[in-house]
Amino acid sequence: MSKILVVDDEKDIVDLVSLHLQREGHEVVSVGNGLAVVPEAIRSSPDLIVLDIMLPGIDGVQVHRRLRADSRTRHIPVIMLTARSQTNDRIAGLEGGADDYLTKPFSPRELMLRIGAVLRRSQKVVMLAEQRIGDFMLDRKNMSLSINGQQIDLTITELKLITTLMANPDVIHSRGELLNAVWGYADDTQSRTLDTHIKRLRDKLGTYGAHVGTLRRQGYFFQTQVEQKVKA
Amino acid sequence: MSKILVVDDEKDIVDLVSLHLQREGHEVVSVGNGLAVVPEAIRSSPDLIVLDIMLPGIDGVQVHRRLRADSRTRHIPVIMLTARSQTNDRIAGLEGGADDYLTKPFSPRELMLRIGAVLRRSQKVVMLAEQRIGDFMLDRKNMSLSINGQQIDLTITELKLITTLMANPDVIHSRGELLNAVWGYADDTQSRTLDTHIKRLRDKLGTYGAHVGTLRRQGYFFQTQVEQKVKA
DNA sequence: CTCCCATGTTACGATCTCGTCGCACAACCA
DNA sequence: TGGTTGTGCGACGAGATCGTAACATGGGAG
Repeated sequence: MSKILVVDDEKDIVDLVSLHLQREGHEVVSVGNGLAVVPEAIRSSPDLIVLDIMLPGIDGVQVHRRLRADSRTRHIPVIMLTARSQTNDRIAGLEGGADDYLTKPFSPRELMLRIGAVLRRSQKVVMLAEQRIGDFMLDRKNMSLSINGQQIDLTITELKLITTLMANPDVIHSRGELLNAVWGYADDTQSRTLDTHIKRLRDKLGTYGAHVGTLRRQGYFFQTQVEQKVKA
Repeated sequence: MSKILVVDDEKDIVDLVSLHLQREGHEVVSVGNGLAVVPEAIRSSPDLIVLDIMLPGIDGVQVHRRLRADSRTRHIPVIMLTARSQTNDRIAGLEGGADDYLTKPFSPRELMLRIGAVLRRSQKVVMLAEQRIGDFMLDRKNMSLSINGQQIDLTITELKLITTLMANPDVIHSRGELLNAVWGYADDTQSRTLDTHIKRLRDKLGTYGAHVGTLRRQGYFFQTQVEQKVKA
């Protein structure tokens, strides 16, 4: 199922762990040298690294630091294997960086459970390829918005904006949230750019019965069916 | 799992169907009046409608027609419940519009199976929100490509192109496939537009070690780590 | 070796895009 | 009611974008 890199200089441990992992359908790559971990992690891009803290040459904490320093390995979760004899503060230090740790000696079953937990935690986020909101359909694969099968011609900025608004229909999205989602910054309270793009969206979508509403000092919201306000 | 709207004026049938559906983890909404179906479908936007053909006031065929007439309900699959006594031509007429139908009396188990089949057919397509290919990460939520956490400034056309290429790394994508994926048409063999955009991609991505390869008369392909060719 | 054709590359300009400005307008407060 | 503040809206222009044309290059067939 997943690809796992096992790092330990004791061949017995590598074999034991590999055996159990392979039984659960995982692909295993192993390395016995601390210095080889980062290059191997870059090469094989595993989903998880099981890292012994006791390694010849460079210890596991150093390896972990290097893994976190390289952008190509930074995202890979790490489970560290520590010795019971080591001081608690070292373990505490590990907790900050590693995703989990296990003290030797450990039962293979426990390691498997922890590996399963970490893999589940780092499970890839999936999203709907096509998202329907009222009459509209957002096609994230083609990066387009269509209504009744007909594509609406939007620029990339407009698309990002309406996507953010459509992510939660009928809820208020503050200016800051929208600025951040579309432009990547949050503190631009005096610019009129957002207003202008809202206007452009309204012009393009208004034809189709969609509505971008305003809540003064609160933000904007998207709704497909305009609620009629009853006037006395 | 799914939200299902059950329409029948006989409370016994509604209860029976609801019970079975809830046992399978579905959320059930029910309506006993034909005229209330379309508004309720708009309000609750179910994944499927189970619609009895015998209803007081307005019959199921009319309701079905109205569901198909409104763009907000047009996409919702419908399973119709018909009476065995009804003529075959009516059933034939249903087949054109409804996604499935079942003649009364029916076994709950058969209805469940058909519901399962229809739901499976209309199952939503999911995709990875973030897709990692080598050093690159395609963020479909933000519609951006980044390497080492740093966004690469791509235009929407370039983004669509590289997205298509990255969907299957190392495999050849023909010109026609790319033209169709990015521009929406397939027969433009003499235009140099694609070449130019490939060039622009290469210029922007080449800095980061990615490579868009050419296979003469075959197409283009994306690879993250350039294979070194050995020269004599 | 030579020619042909698919692709690479550059340059160009029409068009699009988008942030800003300035003013209009509307909501809210006193 | 009048003032203040936040938003709507049209216009503008610098820069981005993208398709096309024209020429360069290079692989492969004969």
